[in-house]
Amino acid sequence: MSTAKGRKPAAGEGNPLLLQSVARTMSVLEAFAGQPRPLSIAELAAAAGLDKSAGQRIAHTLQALGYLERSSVGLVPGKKALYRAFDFLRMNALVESATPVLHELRKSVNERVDLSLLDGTDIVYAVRLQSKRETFSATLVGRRLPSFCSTGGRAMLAALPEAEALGILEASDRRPLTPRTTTDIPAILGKIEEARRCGYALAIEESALGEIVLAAAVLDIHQRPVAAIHVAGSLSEWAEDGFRQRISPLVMEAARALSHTYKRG
Amino acid sequence: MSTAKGRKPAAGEGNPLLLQSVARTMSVLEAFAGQPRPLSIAELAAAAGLDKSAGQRIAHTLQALGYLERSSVGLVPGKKALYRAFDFLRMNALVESATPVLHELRKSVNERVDLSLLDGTDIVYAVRLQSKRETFSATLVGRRLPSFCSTGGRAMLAALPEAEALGILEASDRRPLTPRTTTDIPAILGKIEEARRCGYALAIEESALGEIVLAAAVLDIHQRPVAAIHVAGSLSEWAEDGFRQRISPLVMEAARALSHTYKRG
DNA sequence: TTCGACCGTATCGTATGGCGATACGGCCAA
DNA sequence: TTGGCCGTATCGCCATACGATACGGTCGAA
Repeated sequence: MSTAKGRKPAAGEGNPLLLQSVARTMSVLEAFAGQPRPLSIAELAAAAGLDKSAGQRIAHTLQALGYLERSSVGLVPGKKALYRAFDFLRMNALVESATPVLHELRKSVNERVDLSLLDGTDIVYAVRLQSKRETFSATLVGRRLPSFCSTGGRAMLAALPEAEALGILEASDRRPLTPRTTTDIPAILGKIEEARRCGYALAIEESALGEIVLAAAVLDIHQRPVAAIHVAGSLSEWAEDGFRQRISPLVMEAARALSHTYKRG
Repeated sequence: MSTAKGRKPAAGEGNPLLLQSVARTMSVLEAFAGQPRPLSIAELAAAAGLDKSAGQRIAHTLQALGYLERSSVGLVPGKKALYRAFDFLRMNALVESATPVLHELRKSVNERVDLSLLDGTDIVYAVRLQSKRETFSATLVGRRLPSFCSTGGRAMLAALPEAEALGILEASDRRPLTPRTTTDIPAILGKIEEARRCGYALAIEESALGEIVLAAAVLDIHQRPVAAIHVAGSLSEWAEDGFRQRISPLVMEAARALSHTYKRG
C-alpha cells in the first residue's frame, strides 16, 4: 500500500528475483483489506486483480493452509493470520523493550496507552493497553491510520526533515475521520511545527470523537522516528490544559527511554 | 501445524489444485514460529524446508511486499502481518458479536477477560481485555496454546463428543507449561468431565503461575464449540471457591449469549 | 596475516508447475 | 424455463520459477 502496487506484477518487472507467485499469493490475502463482508472466490479474484482460475487455485491452497476460512457467506481471513501477527510482535525488538515502559506509563496515567509504528504514510497500532472503563475498542491492534491525522503520526512527522514530512502528507489519503480532522496541508504543517517545539503532539477529536490524545515519537539511533507512544483520554474528564500538563512529561519520558535502542525502522 | 506438513509438497500431492508456490510462500512466513531471534536467509530457507535459492527469492519478494523486514541481525516478520490479523478480527462474525459482550463482562468482573478460538488441537487468543493492574502481558493476541492445558480449551473439549476430545488430547503436545500443568490423559479427562458437569472449566496455575482462570465454551448452531470466554484472576486476591461463585455465572451467561450466533468454525 | 566458513547476491539454461480458456452442474431470481 | 453467477474440474502449452553454481565481503580462529 505504501509503495508500488503495479496492476500486473508481470514477473520480474523491475527486480529479476521478484516472484510473481508470491506477490499474487499475498495480493489474495490483501484483498480483504477494507472489505465490509466476506468475499466469494470470484470477488476475491477480482479484488486481487487475478482471473478466476488463479484466484480459485490460490484461494483453495490458502484455505487448506488455514489462511482463509469459509464463512456462511463466503471466504474470510483465517486464524493463521493471528499467528503471524504474534510472531511479528514477539520478534520485534522495539515492541519487546516498549512493553514494560508502556505498562509503567499506563500505571501512572491510568488512561489508554498505545504504541504505534510508522509504516510509509501510515501508522499501525502495535500495542494497546486499555484504560479502566473503556467500552469501545473499535480500534484494534493492526489498525492502520494515515499519520497526518493521528497524534502519533504527527509526532513522528515532526521528527522528520520538513521536506520528507511534506512528501508524506501529500502522498496521504487525507479524507477526514471526524468532522474535526485537520485535512488542510498548511494547517497540518502548523500542528507539526507545534509538535516539534513542544516535543509532543496533541489532537482533540481528530481521529475519534470525544477523545483527546497526546503522543511523543520514539527515535532510532539515526534520530529517525520509528514509533510513537500515545495516551488517550476522554473529553468528559479532561480539559486540554490539564491533559497537557499532567500527561505530556510522562509520555515524553517514556518515549525518550525507548529512543536509540532500536537499530532500523 | 495442526494438519499435514509433508516434507516436500511436491505440487499436487493429494489435491490437484494445491499450488506449491503458495505453500512455499507461507512456509517461509511460518518459519519464524517459535524462533527466539531473527533469521538469516539461509536459516530461514532451512527452517522452511527450502534450498537457499528458493528461500532467497521468496524472502526478497516478501521483504519487498512488507511481510519481512531486516533487523540488525537478520530477517523478522514485517508490519503487514499486523494488517492481515486486523482483517481477520474485523471480518470474524464471532469476534464482532463477542466484543460488546466481553466488555460488559469485563465491567462486571473487573478482571482480565479473553476470547479464544479453537483451532485443531490448540486455542488462539483473539481478544484480550486487560484488568486494571495487569503488569505482565506476556501473552498476546495471536498466542497459541494447546487446548488441554488452558481453561478455555478444556471448556471446549468438554463440549465435544468424548472420542473426539480424546483424539485431540492424544494428538497434542503435552509438555507442561508450569509445574502444575496436568499432562496425564486420564486426569485431564477427569477435569473435562468436571467441566461438562459444571458448564465451565477452572484451572489454577496450569498455564501461568499465580493465575486462576475460569472459562466457558461458545457453541455454534450445531452445538459444536468454536470459542471460549476466559476470566483470569490473581491468586493473591482470589480463593478458588470465591472465584467460582462470583465469576462462573457471569462467564456462563456471556458464553450463552454468544452461542448459536455463529454458523461455522 | 591467512585461511575457511558463511554471509548475501547474482546468473542462467532447463523442465516443470501453474496459467487461463473452457466446460459442467447446481442454485436462485426473474 | 431461462439466464446469471456460483463453485468446481480439466488440460495442453509455455512462461515462470528452479536450483546448481559462482563471486565478493566479513568475521573468527589459527
